[in-house]
Amino acid sequence: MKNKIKIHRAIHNLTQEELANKICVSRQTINTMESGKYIPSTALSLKMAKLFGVTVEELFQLERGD
Amino acid sequence: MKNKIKIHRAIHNLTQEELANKICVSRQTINTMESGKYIPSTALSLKMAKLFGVTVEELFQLERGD
DNA sequence: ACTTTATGTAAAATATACTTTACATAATGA
DNA sequence: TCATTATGTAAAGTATATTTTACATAAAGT
Repeated sequence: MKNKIKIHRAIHNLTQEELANKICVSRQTINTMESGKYIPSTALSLKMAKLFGVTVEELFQLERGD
Repeated sequence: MKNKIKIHRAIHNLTQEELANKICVSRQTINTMESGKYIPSTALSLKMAKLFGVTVEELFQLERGD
């Protein structure tokens, strides 16, 4: 799974902590998600996509292997 | 989280087991997901949405509270 | 009546998401 | 130079997703 969280966070000019607060998770969840260390729940990806005004598909992309 | 898995599964005329095989999870994962007992990973929802030819947003909807 | 197919459900085990706490670093401004 | 802000990272703990196995039921066909 690749993701564009960092990009959309930059577009919206949010720190990791601000984004974390907006979707009610810890900063580390954002940090580790951003660096692709785990795959978030559908609830989280829906919340982020909604916040950024994009689809989940725009924010997260499957790679061969997952 | 509400979902429309059962509906799209019906549209594509797949049993729970067939769907499970197609996205490489157990039948119980489909069954419990369908009945809303837990929120799947983003990888799973992306795979299902792709298979059904819809967006994750069409397949899963946030409710107040999650 | 019997078998098969699809589904619901449940309990125990395992894998993984997510939290909390903490420390390190680089950049910025007082 | 000191304090602050944003980020990276890591370890331990908790919550939850997912698997495996198993049993029950209803529907459909023989």
